[in-house]
Amino acid sequence: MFKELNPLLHSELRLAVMSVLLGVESADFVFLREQTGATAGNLSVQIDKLQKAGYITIEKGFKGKMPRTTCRITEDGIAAFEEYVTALRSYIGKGI
Amino acid sequence: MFKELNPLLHSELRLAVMSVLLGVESADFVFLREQTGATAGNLSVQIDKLQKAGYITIEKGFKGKMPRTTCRITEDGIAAFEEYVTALRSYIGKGI
DNA sequence: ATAAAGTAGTTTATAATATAAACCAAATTA
DNA sequence: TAATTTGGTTTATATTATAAACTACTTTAT
Repeated sequence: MFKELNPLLHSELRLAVMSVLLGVESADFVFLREQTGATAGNLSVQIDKLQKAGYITIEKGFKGKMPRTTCRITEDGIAAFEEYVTALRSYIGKGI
Repeated sequence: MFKELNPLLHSELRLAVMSVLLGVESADFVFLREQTGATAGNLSVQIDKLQKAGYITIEKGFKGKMPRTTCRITEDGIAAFEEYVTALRSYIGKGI
């Protein structure tokens, strides 16, 4: 009847992060924070979870002297997102 | 950018309950439990929250001698569900 | 040179949530 | 009449989400 909703993606902020990353080649921490409106602390925690799940990669480097954290969605992440969307359809019909 | 997801509906079980109720005139506790696959305890808690939010009504009576709990979605509930679906679109965009 | 303020995050504490386990009351069955 | 089933509720626990506090550094102002 209802497909299970991947709990890792069924989170407002993590879903927003994935949504942003789907549309770009990569996005840094500050950009994600701006796009999602999240606090830095919350974002830090959530991208860590996404990385541990293998849904995104996190690369740490520097832009000049300042630290820079760059995130990218992975193939697994794209697949998981698509599956999540499919599962959602079992709850909300094709109306969406 | 991203619309807020009503936290009352952004819950797998509550969303499933609302989804079932959208398609029927009314549904009793046992039917909801069967359709959603939830445990009775969890369902009891979640329909209570939906009722307190005004999204469903809960009517208690008897079917013969056995207790029977009947749920119905309200106008507010329908509106909230539709708004939730609209908000979801800001995350999953064209994909769904 | 040094203090103050800003940037880019992480860690941690707390509140909220979801969930199952334990329970209750009555009905049914053996 | 004892055990089981039905239809739930209450409560305890684990998980989650979130903000607040903190770290480490850079930039700017004095």
